[in-house]
Amino acid sequence: MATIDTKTALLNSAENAARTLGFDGFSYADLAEDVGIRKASIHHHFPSKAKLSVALMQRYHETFQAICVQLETSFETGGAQLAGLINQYKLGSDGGRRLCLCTSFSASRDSLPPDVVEQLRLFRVMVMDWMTGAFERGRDDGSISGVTNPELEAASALSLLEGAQLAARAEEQPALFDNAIALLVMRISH
Amino acid sequence: MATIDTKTALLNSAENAARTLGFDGFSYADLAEDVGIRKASIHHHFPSKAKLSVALMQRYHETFQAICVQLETSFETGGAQLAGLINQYKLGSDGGRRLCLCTSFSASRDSLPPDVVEQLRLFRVMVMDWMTGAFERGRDDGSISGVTNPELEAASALSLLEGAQLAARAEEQPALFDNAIALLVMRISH
DNA sequence: GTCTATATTCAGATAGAC
DNA sequence: GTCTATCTGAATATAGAC
Repeated sequence: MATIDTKTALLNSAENAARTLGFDGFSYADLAEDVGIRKASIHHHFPSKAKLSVALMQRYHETFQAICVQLETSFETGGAQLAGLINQYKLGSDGGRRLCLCTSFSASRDSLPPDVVEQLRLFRVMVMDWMTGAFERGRDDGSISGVTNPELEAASALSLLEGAQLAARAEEQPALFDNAIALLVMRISH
Repeated sequence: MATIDTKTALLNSAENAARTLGFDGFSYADLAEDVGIRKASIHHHFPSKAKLSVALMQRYHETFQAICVQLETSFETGGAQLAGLINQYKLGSDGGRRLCLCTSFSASRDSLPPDVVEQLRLFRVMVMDWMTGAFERGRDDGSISGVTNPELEAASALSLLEGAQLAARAEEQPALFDNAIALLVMRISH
């Protein structure tokens, strides 16, 4: 019940802004109004937009990785684990209003601080590895049909999920996310 | 051999900038330096960035649609037609340096003029319809394996292609595009 | 059709009082 | 830790000379 500290409130606001407006689209003025302090005060917590972005990606990576670990312990089959991850991307899409931070930052790549570009790479490697594992387990336990190459499945599924968020966003129509992933979801046994 | 007119040069430059830097990432200053005229002179051709964006999307739509029509006449089977479209996205990815304009604009959706948002929708409908047709033909002529629902195939493939461009862009690594689409490509008979 | 000059607004950032 | 005040640069855009 404790009120969240300003630094966390700023990160929350920045993550929302970055996933809605993109890296070039959000400003300290947006965060200031959102959190209820002045622009200049933000610099006390994050001296530059570059440092703020690094902190943002770091927290995002940790949070997302924790979710992946959680999915592995919560669900037994590879298929159920993959379905859990797909659901995370669906939640992240928020009915077409947002993108995952990785997708949003990938699009604005050329404006990012070099540190963040490297973080982006590491984030994708982490998700790819996890998904490859999920497809391997799904192949072995029979919960995902038609798996011959788990690595290519992971590469394909990650692009599909990010693309599905973009599709829903382009028209702000949640159904487009579901349409895009429908064929993948059908391969998961229930 | 005629030198291209300034208006076309500006559109070329703007398309390149938009697909590299995003809608919020490019400015009249970029175009001015690129084309070799002053910032203020651009306003003679495109009075506002909004109008420039509309002209950009309109040209993009027409060009892309013409390519789709061309693919239908150049190739006999649905599979070959689909492979041709996939190749267009691969060329558009440019080794991870660019996105298709539709993908780039989708990411910056909230900054776009309302007209462009509607153009974006129409563009996606056009591509989706074409791809649905290609999957239908591929199903009927046996050149694409495992097609049961052409519409869902199209929704999936479009998201996959856009996501694959994002993947290659995130790490500026062309192979990531190929990895992402590999399983789809394998379904096309050759 | 392009230029110089300028207006306006907003961006990220800093200094220093409280 | 937050504030006011300010700086600097860049954005879109306009006016008017050439």
